[in-house]
Amino acid sequence: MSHCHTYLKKLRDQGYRITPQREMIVQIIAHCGKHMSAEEVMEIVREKSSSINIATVYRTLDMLVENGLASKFDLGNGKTAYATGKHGPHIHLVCKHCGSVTEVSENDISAFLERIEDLYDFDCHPYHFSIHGLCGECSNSEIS
Amino acid sequence: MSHCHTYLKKLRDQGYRITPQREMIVQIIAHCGKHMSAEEVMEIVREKSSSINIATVYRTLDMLVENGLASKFDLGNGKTAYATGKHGPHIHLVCKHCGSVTEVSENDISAFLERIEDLYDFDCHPYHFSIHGLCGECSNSEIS
DNA sequence: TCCTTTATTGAGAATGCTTGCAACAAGGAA
DNA sequence: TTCCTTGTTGCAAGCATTCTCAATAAAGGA
Ligand SMILES: [Mn+2]
Ligand SMILES: [Mn+2]
Ligand SMILES: [Zn+2]
Ligand SMILES: [Zn+2]
Repeated sequence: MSHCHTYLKKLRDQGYRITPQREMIVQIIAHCGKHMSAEEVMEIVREKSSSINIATVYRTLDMLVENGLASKFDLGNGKTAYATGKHGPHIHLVCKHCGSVTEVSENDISAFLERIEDLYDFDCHPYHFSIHGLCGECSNSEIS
Repeated sequence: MSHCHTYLKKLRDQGYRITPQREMIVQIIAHCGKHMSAEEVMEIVREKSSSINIATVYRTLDMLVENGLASKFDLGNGKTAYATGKHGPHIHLVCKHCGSVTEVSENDISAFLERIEDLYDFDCHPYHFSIHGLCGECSNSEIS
């Protein structure tokens, strides 16, 4: 069963209509622990021998984000990734040289975000964003 | 005069060729204190009665970013903005409801970034990134 | 000054994502 | 169960950005 039902119920309660397309997309990203691009969602849909238009995938994923059921973020590789709340709030450190992605845990950012919220009266919502820079390895090799 | 010369010299020293297109683009974003999109740079070029291909504008701006002479960031409105170093390192708080952009100053983030660099051995390069959320006003009006 | 090397450009195709709109169908009322 | 309202979908066009590749032109050497 998992949380799919909870997700769908929450949407229905918000007044959204539950279509087969939405059910399928919610099921896919709720069961997948990692990040997914819209295109990856599409591929899994195709494997299930049905088909959904890519625009619908984007619309559904963005709707989940707007309702706090998923987060959306840019991995710096030209593609946008989505993940359910299960994935947890954190920062991605994206190396602009080798493309590696390191995840910063919630603990390491919560104090900072609280400070921002206080100082700027801003509700940092999906705590899922990217900082671009150089990873340790690339940083060293660049000196040579 | 301004820092255009410094910028161009730095590029030449790196082995880049100085073309009229690059000179013009560097001059434009070096003199403009605020963020600019590639399209905005293009418009100014056109006003000067010359013409540069849009791909060249993107390539040049990205080259400046790679060499630390400019920073690049997503304002959450579907367009990417660029700015010279003069604009200074900071965070953008982008309200996903009204689209407002609040700037967080360097002071408020430096301690946090240092902590990240230590813990994760990651060189946070252009300290120019965005956090999406809700601004104070939109946060309040959403309760009703 | 002219030549050679090779980085850079412009043009256009391609990619990732969004939008407008007419056809369609979920969900509630009768 | 049938009908209506209106949210949702698919499709195609549009937009921002990137990529490929042949033609061009900086920069340095002769
Ligand atoms: Mn992540
Ligand atoms: Mn800024
Ligand atoms: Zn790296
Ligand atoms: Zn707002």
